[in-house]
Amino acid sequence: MKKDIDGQIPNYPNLPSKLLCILLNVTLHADTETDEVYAQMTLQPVPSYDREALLRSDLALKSNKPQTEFFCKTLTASDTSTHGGFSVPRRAAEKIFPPLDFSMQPPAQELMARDLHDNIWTFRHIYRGQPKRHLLTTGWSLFVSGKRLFAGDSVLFIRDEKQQLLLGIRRANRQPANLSSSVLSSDSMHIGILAAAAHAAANNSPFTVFYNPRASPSEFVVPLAKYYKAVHSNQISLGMRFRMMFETEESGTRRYMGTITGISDLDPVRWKNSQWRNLQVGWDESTAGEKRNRVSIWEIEPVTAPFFICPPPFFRSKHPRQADDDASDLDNVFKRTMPWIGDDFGVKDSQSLPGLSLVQWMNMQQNPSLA
Amino acid sequence: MKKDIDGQIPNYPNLPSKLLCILLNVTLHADTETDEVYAQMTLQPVPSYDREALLRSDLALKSNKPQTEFFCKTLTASDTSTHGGFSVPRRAAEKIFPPLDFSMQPPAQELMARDLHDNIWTFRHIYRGQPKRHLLTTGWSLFVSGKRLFAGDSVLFIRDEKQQLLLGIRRANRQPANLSSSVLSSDSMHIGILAAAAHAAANNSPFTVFYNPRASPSEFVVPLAKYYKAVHSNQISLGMRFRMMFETEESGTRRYMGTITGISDLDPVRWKNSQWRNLQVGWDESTAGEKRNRVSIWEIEPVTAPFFICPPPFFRSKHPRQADDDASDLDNVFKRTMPWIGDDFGVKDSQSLPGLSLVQWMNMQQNPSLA
DNA sequence: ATGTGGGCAAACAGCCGACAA
DNA sequence: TTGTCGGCTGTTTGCCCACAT
Repeated sequence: MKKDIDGQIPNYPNLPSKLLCILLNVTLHADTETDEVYAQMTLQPVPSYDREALLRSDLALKSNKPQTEFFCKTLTASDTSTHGGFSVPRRAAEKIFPPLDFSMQPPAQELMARDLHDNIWTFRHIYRGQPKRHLLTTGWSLFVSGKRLFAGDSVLFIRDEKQQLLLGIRRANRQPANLSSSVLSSDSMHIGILAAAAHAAANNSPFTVFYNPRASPSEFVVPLAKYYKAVHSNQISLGMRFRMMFETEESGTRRYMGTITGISDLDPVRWKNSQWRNLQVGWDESTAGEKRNRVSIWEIEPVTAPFFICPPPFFRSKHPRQADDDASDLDNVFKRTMPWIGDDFGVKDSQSLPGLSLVQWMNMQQNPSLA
Repeated sequence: MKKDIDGQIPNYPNLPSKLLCILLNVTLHADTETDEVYAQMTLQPVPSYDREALLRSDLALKSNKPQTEFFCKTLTASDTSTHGGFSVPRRAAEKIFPPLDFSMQPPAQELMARDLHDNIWTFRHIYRGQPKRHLLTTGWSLFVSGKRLFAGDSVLFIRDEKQQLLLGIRRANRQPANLSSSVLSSDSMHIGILAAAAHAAANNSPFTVFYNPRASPSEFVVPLAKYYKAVHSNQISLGMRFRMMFETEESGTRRYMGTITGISDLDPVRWKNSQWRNLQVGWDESTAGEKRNRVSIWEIEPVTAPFFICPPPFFRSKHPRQADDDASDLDNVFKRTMPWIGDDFGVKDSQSLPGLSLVQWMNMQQNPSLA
């Protein structure tokens, strides 16, 4: 949680800092007003004595790499002005848009692209001017005003495997603004998630969480395989060097390097020995001090060669692990249940669930079966 | 709560259906996007053994009748069209707006009105046309587009006691729309409010709720005096006739008549013997079946003459009250604490807190001391 | 390669009284 | 009394290119 209201958050002594769950259901949503994307997940806690349940859970993260191409452009003042249209970067237009018939004078076509709400936007795509350039004219201003875009916001054009155009937006990091929804107290909500999880864990009943990768300062739902891979292969020590993925403005990712400067509980009272953000870190590049100074072990990649696949057992027993009952418990359940799996869970793309990108997201919209 | 997720809502056996609290603080808010109004209240549970606490609570509802006049008009297609301005109803203009100088040809003036966010809107008010009528021209369309008003929405002009113009809006009952905020699960929120209240009650610590009169199907915060007056003066019986206030489209109130058709628990399992909406009712006018079929005792006014002031004690003991430990408990605490007060708590205006109207609300904005 | 600005025509905004419900 | 419309005018939108970076 972001803030701590002293004494106002109940303690749930029986709720561990990590709760092993099966993902019963996941529904993807996009806010109708802002196009902000988020997921709704129904989670079923797995009681420690129920080994069979884990078998029904699909541990291997499917590596559903989207077979799509996209481009993302940050809008200029001219792009968002009512005076003109949208200037398409040349290489982007050639990569994403259907080819123009250059025998026409000027070459032009009508583009249709679908957004997250299945609304179709049509644009006139024309290649003209001196020097020649790709432009979107008719229809563009409707899109800008309809989505309330401003200079600095970004637009994504995605061509999926069926050659259909998808269209997304990504707003600049402005002020949070709409965090003051009327009927909810964020305190109550935080307490409610804890209460719901504690109740669900005690009664073996499912509960529901909402998950917004961009809004959450830390991902609070972690794929078991990702967690497990990190715990088994990352040997944590003070001064250790690591890399960590961050999303870039252009909807890509890049890695930043850092050093572990401390290992300590984020909340020693309420969540003792929790692994959530228990690593204090420093960053090589100080980008205006934006990056968090605490991370969790499953968020980082060690820079020194990790134990890639199934390290010998005697290595594992030597791991200097903190006394964390949750981890040990998970560990044991895991090993007793599926000893044949070992430590390689087929995690091809550790980015594939948390930090779901818009591109992957829209691709899943197209192919719900992959979700 | 609106919906019941079977088995997913924890039971709080120690949380009574009614929780006696002192209102430590109340803050009034208006959503920056929609102008929707709501209150944020910090509530301090009063332990049953702490009689003194009740004394510090101000039981008497202050009858702060606003000394204001207002008018409310539902916007027509012409009002919201870009083609023209706003046609002010003649009597409204004469009642609310400053008088025009009729020696001018045509009579006109500049009006300035403040909205809930202290933004000032200016309009040209002109009296012209054949036949003559009051119109708002320059400035009006900015207001319409700024507030995103459509035909069917309403606008309120309020003249406060300092002769200043206040300006509010009231949207038509369209689809809920924005109920899908991203980071929250309404289930979690509901659970959270219960958990927060239970924890607060157990630890004598304050908790916070948000309160939106128009969004909540039933007001869940009731002034003690209002509750007490109802329990003491309304003799409930099957077939009893009553009246109940509803808000009208024009921001006024009107009473509908109905009959009590049953007395039963809304949730016999979770909240046995609760008085919340335990009265089943039928309505004389069937307005498209919009009105709720369950109400609480403090929402209604009996039609037969009630026991207005301090009925003789032997009458009270005969009240056919349901076995509700909460009520009896409150009752006893109350009588032990302030026997001299009797049953008349000086409640002049039973509408004054829940169902806070926009007019009263804006008036409180002007005079925070009254809050 | 692409952001911005001038020229220009078409569309829209917005003030007016006429008319009718 | 007041909702909608046609007439009229000033402003904005939006497509085109030139020019600069």
